[in-house]
Amino acid sequence: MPLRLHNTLTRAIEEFVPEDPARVTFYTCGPTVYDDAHIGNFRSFLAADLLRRFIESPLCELRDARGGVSRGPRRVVHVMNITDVGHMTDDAEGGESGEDRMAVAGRRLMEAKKSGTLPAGVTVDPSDPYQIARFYEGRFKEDARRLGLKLALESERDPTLQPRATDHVPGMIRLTSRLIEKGFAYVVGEPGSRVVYFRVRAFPAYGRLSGNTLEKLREGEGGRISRENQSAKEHPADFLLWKEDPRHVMKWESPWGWGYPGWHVECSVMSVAGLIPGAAVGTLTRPDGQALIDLHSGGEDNIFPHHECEIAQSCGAFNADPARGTFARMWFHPRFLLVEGAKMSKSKGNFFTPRDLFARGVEPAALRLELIRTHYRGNANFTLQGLADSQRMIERWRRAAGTTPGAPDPAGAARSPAAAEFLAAFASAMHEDLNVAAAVAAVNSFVGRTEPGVADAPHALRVIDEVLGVLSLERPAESQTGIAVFVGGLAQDASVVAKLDERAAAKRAKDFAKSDAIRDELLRMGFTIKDVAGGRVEVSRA
RNA sequence: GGCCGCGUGGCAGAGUGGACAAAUGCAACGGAUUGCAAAUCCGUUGGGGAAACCCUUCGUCGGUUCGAAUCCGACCGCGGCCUCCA
Repeated sequence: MPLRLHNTLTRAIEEFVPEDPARVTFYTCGPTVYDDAHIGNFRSFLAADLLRRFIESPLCELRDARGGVSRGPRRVVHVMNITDVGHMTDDAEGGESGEDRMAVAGRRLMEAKKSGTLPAGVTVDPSDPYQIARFYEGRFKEDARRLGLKLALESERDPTLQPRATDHVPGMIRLTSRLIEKGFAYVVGEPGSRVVYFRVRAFPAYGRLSGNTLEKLREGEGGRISRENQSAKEHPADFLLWKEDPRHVMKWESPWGWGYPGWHVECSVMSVAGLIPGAAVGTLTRPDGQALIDLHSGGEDNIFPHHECEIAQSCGAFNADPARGTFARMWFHPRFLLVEGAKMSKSKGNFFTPRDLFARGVEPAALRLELIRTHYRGNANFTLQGLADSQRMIERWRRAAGTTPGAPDPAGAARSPAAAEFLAAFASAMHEDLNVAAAVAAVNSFVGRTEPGVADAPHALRVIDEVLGVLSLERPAESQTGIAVFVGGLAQDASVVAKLDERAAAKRAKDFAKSDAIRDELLRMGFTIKDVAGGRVEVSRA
């Protein structure tokens, strides 16, 4: 049963057939870095991470191009860009309303600096967009590592896996030149205000991914098309590749003057640069009909226009089949995350970032499980109750897994019939369009009927955790005094310890009224306590 | 207005023609344990019946079928996109 996935391009669940099953190429549209990524962003990134981990797992079978089936483990080269150029004008260009996001970020940082809420040791000049971008990029990578995004862990050794748009501008210029040479793009305007547009009518498959057609796009019901910009274009759907604009904060020299690249160009360049060894953007050519990469993912909001435009650029420049509009063999788009049943927004007070939650004592493992355990192709509903459910599941899994999981040993993975059955159920669920909920159910059933620490349960759990990636994550430090064990990252508190000593004395004297009163008092102070082995007391947030 | 995804029990969320009153987890209830809690473990959890069994349920209303949560149509609701740097 080879892996099947929903392909946005065909709107069908189909077998995933990479060019080379031993080296699968995967590109994910990464974050913009003018603010901290929120849990909705991370849901999408974690869905990609889960897919990548499953493909790498010994449990995963893939159909190969000759019709056979190959079994893992295998290597996935996963690249995710950092968009540090896209939203950095110093004014509202094109008649758009609102304020530039990098300016907002700068002001926010300025205020944090003044009020002293910026973390210690951070030096960032809020007037420098590059420094702002680096600041948020660092925070993104930190969050990503804590959540077990494998790519973020790897990119510490190999930074090319997380390329920055600003480092690839020369490639974008070469790609734009190629598109002009091949008739897929044109320049309008006079020196000083030149603009390069992609010519959508030259690319018949434009609209294939999103289900749009050029006719419908012409109607432009979104209401965000600037009339001024439209007049210069051959077709309303033509999109920007380069804009000459000396006022732009971040700008580069190009054959079309000092300016900045279009938003979509970066991904066409960085996907090829990161995934096709030795390929040069200026010379790469693929025969008709051959896709460039195996997998491409991004949030559902990327389907149009971003990925539609990427397809047009990449196929146009590199000569992949323009009639079919391939570029990637499989398009993977996780849906949005709702919070407590509603769209997440700062004004509703239901807006969360991983670091907010970590600061409140949430374990990275619980957040990761909560964000991955629902099917990627439906809207997931994030709730604090769900987060608590995930936490409890993980604790049960940990008991069954024994102590700290080490490296898996796939060869000996299924010694007992129960473990073999469990691994098969897990794999079977994951092969069918990544049915994580069913896979998690298999884990729970297995854990439920397995004695803790017995047989090869720890072993089997290690194998599946290479995919789910929760048990191996860091846990909040415990901090112990003689009597108290502070968990969930809670700092030691002398007044709590004093109360606990008092309570222990009351209990020894069988004065239970007093010991219960102390427990209630601690609860009012915001602490839940629980008697554990050795006469100690575990203290957590209420 | 157009294109796309989704709508399941108190909650989250599987299930896409029969083995379904519907996986799994949580919550709730009963029991073991505990000085009492918490945690853990066992059991129950749509309604009726001791039971074979019967009745009502998978957004709503219709339809196809021997048979529908699952297929078709309409409607309602939720979510995303409809572009040029938001």
